[in-house]
Amino acid sequence: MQSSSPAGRAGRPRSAAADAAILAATRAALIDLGWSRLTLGDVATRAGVAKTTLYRRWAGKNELVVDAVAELFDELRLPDRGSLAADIEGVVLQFAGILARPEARSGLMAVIAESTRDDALRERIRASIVDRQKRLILAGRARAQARGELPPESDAGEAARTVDLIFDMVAGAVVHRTLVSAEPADEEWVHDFTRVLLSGLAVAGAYPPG
Amino acid sequence: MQSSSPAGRAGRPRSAAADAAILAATRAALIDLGWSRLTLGDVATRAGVAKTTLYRRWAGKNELVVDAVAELFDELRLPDRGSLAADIEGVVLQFAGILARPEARSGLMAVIAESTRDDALRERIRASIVDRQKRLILAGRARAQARGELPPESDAGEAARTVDLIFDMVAGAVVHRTLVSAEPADEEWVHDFTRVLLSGLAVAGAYPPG
DNA sequence: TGCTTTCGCTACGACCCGTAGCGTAATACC
DNA sequence: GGTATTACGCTACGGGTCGTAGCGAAAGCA
Repeated sequence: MQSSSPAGRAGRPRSAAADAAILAATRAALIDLGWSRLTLGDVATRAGVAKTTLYRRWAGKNELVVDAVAELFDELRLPDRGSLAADIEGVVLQFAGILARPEARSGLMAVIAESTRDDALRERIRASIVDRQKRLILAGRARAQARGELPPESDAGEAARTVDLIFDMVAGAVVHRTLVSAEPADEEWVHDFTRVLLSGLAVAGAYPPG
Repeated sequence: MQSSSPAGRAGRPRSAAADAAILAATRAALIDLGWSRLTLGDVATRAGVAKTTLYRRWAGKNELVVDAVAELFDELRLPDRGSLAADIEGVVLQFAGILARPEARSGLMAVIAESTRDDALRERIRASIVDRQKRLILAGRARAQARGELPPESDAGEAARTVDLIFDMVAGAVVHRTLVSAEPADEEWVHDFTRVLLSGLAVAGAYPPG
């Protein structure tokens, strides 16, 4: 969002309502049409806005969809459920809930695909979507260390690497389950996933769930 | 690939060389242009083939790219490295090697994004790409059970669910690391990942790597 | 009340899409 | 070897989307 004009700026300010309408229209178009059939002209019509207005605020389809999808992740929270396992399950279920929505499914993967050839777009995704998720991992880890469920970090670099690894494992598994396998990441799946993540594969296979 | 004409068919058969040229041209176009700027007319020109020929064999951009990318996964093998951990590391490194190639990066994610709104496309991806990967998980699991590294499966349904879970965790983590975090899934990362997958997070955090 | 910027609207050339039509080339069947 | 049948290359076309330019009107700031 490059939002409203700077404070000390003369002239007619940009309509904040238009921003909201455009982003909402973009999500609606993603639901109805998906990524490939979504056109900026159609989004403008849905938002009740001229196409030129849309182009004044966003460079193109990629940037617009990133911002529209990013808002979906605003609701992510880290509730304190008492244990690391329960915390993980709670966050993963929230994440899965967002990815279950069609506007997130078709939009997110498409912009990630585009970002493989556009560094600026990747940075935009990182700042507005990925970092927001990673903060939850960091907070959850700190809380688990305070509880004594995880050992305190000895080396800082080592700790950062581990956080990145866990993040890729958690987010990657949910995304793959939802979009590639096209199966719901429901409570049962999340439970099994958390068990493997915390206890490991060999142990998890030996102990029946529950 | 809907490839060459059925055996007892009259008339001029379809050129197998054209199939190969078109798929190779598609990968080249993915490297040069990425998904969104790739056009079928350009692919036809690169392949030295008329645009109409291309349309006679593939329904559209999605199907063509799926087939072009699928060939990249032909090289996946499950070498016997002596232990479950080593086997996992070997396969994951191969998978990461494929995803490091630009034609896989930009193509695979894009068609997955499109498949969220196209069941036939998702089935095509499953049959030609995903199942090929999943077989390696199944083979590796069987081998580990024969070695005694994993407990034999008691319940069949339970076992199938676990395989699906592991598959999503492995493939998802590598894809997320490579495409979203945009960091290489190198030997060090794969080693850490395998350790967490097998031993779990709590244990892995307690033991320094090596 | 001016000044400045945004807004809606229209129009435009450029590009790509997917298909039709045609004459030609290559094979299977008889 | 002749013939039917299919694939191929080529050209051309209407239709849609792109991203931009130009205009007058609207909406805030000084």
